[in-house]
Amino acid sequence: MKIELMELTPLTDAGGAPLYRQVKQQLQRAIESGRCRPGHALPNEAEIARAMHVSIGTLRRAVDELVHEHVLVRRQGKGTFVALHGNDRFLFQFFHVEPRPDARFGDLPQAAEYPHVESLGFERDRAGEVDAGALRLKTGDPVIRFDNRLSLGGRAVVHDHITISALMFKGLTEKRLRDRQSTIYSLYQTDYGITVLHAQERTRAVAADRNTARVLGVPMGQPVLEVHRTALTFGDKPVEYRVSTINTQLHDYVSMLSKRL
Amino acid sequence: MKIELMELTPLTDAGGAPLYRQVKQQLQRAIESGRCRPGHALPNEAEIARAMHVSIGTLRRAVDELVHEHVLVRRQGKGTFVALHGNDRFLFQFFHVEPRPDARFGDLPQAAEYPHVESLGFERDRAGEVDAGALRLKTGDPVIRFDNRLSLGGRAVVHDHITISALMFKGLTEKRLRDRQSTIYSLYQTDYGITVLHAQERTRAVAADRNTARVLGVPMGQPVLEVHRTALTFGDKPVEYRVSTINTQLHDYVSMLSKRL
DNA sequence: TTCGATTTGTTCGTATGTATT
DNA sequence: TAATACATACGAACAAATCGA
Repeated sequence: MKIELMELTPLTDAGGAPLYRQVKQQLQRAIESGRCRPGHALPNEAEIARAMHVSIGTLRRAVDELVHEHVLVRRQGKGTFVALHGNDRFLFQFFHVEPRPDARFGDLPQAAEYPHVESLGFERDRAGEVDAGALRLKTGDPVIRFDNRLSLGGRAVVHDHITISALMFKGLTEKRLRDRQSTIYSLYQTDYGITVLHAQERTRAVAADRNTARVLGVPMGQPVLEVHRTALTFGDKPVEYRVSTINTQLHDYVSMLSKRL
Repeated sequence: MKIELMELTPLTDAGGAPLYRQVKQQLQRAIESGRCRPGHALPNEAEIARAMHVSIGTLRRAVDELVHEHVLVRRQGKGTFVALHGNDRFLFQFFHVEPRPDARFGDLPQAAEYPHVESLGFERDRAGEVDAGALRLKTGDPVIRFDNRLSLGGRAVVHDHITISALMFKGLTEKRLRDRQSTIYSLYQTDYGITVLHAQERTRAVAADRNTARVLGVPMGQPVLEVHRTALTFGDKPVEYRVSTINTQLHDYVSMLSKRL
C-alpha cells in the first residue's frame, strides 16, 4: 500500500526552522494524522524530494531523524515504511521483567521468555485527579480501565492496572482487547493509529496490599515494586497511564540508561 | 588545548565497513586511548577530512554519530570537543531520585534539587563472585569499595554501596574521593580518563535490613528499592558495580524509556 | 539462473548561511 | 570587521539490496 503524494506537498511553513526540519514536520504530520497507517510504504525518495521542492539530501536528512526516532524504517532496495511495532524488539523495549540472574551462571544471557497474559477486568469510569493529571484530561472525563496479570514460568509476576481515555479509544471493547494478537501497544497502533514512542516511569517499593496479595499470590505486606508509567505519543501527548505491581522475589525489573536526552 | 592530527591519520582498516564507520572508529580510538582528554578540541573538520583522505561529508557523518552518543559535542563557530560530563545534565542522567509529585500540583515540574552527599566508608578488598561477574574480573582480584549516603531536603534517601576494580583505579584514596568537586562519574573521567556512557540496572523491592534501617533511618522490614547498577564505558566494558538502596516513602525513582536500542 | 528495474546506502564535492571570537 | 568553524542545502555518481520477468 502506498501513501499519496498530495498529502504532504504543501511545505508552507517557514518560522526560521531549517528546511529539513520543516520537511520532517510535514512527514510527521502525515503519519500522525493516520492518513498513512503503520506498515505502509512512502513514495520513493526522489519522488518526495521533487514533490516538496527540496534536494534529495535534505529529504534524506529529515527521514534520517524519523528513522532514528523509530517512526520510519528504511529498507535498502525496498523502500521506506511507517514503523510497525508488533515485533519482539518492541515488546522487550517496554516489557522489562526478567528472571533473577543466577550468580552461578554469571551474566550469561537468559533465554528471553514471553509472558502469559490474563485479562482480569474491564470497566468504563470517570477520570480521578491522578488519572486526569497523568493523561492530561479533566476530572470526570470518561476513561476505560482494565487489568492484566502477566506470568513467567507459570508464576504470576506482574499486575497491570491500565487507564486510557475513552475518547481517544472510542469503541474499544473488552472482547477486542482480549482477542488481540500482539501487545497492547500494537493494538493501539493498528486499531487506533496511535504510536507509543516514549514512556515516563516512577518506581517505588511498597508493601503488598490485600488485592495485590491475592492477584500475585504473595503474603500481604511483602515488599513489591510499583511502577507508574505514562506512555506518550507524538508531541509527548499522554496515551496511557499504567500502574504495574511486580513481585520481585524471583524476577528483576531491568533497564538500560544511556546518555540520551 | 588541541588534539594532534598525527594521532588519527592511519585509517588502514577495511573489513567491508562503510568509510564513515571506519572514520568513526578512528576517532573513537583516539578518544578512548586517552590521548585526547575530555574537554579538548578536535582539529577543524576540513583539516581532519584532509588528513584522513575522506570528504568532509563523510567525516561529518562519523562525527554525527559520536555526537549522538554524547562522546563529542559540536559548537557552531567554536569547534568540536570531547564531551565533558561534570555538568547538571550528566548528574541527572544517572541520578534519578525525585520527590514524590503531589497530585494537587499535577505534573508541574518540581524544582531540581542537588543531593547532599556523605561518605560512609572506604576499604580495599577482593572481588567476590557477584563483583567478578558484574565487573568482568576474576574472583579474588583487588577491588575498592565505598559507601555514600545521599540526602534530599535533609532526609536520608539513598545508600550507595559502590565497588570498582582497584587495578582500573590505581592510586585512588579515600581523601581523593572525599575531596572531589563534582560527581563520582566526573572524577572517573577527569582523574582516570574513564567515561561512563551507559548503565544497566536491575531493580527490586526488598525489606530493609538492620544496616539499611540504620543508614536510612527507617524501620526494619520497611519496603525499600534496591537498584543494582553496572556502569559501562566504551565497548560495554564495566567500570563500576553499585547497589543503591532507596527509601521511596517520599521519593520516586524516575526514568524515561524510549524506543532506542 | 540471470538480468534489469527500482530503491535505498555511501561517497564525493561545492556553495552559502550563521555563530564565535 | 575579518577570520574561523560548524550548519545547511544542493546534486551527482556509483554501490548494494530487492524483486520480478
